[in-house]
Amino acid sequence: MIGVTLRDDGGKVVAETASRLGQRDAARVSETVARMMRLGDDLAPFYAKVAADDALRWAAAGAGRMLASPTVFEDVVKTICTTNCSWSATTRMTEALVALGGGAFPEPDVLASTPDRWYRGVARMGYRGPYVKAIANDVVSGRLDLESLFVRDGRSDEDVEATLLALPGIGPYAAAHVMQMLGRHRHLVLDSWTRPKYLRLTRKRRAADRSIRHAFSRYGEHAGLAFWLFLTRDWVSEG
DNA sequence: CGTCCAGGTCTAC
DNA sequence: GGTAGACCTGGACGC
Repeated sequence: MIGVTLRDDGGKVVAETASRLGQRDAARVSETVARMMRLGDDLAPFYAKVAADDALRWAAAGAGRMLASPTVFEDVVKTICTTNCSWSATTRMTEALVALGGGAFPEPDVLASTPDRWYRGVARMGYRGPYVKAIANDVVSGRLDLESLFVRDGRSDEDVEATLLALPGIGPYAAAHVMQMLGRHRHLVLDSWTRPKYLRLTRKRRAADRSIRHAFSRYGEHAGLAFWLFLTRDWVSEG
């Protein structure tokens, strides 16, 4: 495990470590940081789309690079830990996982060999424990290659979505969420946080998922990103 | 104390 | 294809 500190240097991301790294480790660190900050995504087409958009023009200043985990596996597991529970429960489960990993998120082989009683008794993950362990097992055995989902090798959104939906504990919400982390922004993340927030911002009394999707359909492959930025504009001071 | 629900999903109709 | 119930957990709330 390598401790890395990130800082902003006039618009550039600088990753620093306590001691000098070899070429191999240095390459791994920059590769990981690039994935976490989605530096490989070209958002210019999205920015061009919102240029004439009163609600989202602000985003063209450089918004929309949502922080991802170092691995797809980590994003999948963390996302399962957001389902059907409070945010405090999500952070508690995630903290337990990181403690298990000795300060870093545990590798699949660690999660695969961790006894069920740890999931239940220590992490308090409830029914999610078996889901996570099953996914870890499939990754370790090679039946499942989650990291390949990060590579934009011409694989369609539908294909990636189907792979994610096939995982235990991953439904429509979780698949859309992980896909955002993969730079696939077509699907809207619809859940018990985004739905009410949308109603509040639009001053609507109610809105079916179908009509929310329709409201953002004009953003095409960026509909999910547009939805998310619409909802989180108030997170950015210079809105 | 019981009930409800939180950044849902699964199974069985 | 759509819907009803069950599901770990724990915090909020009413009684």
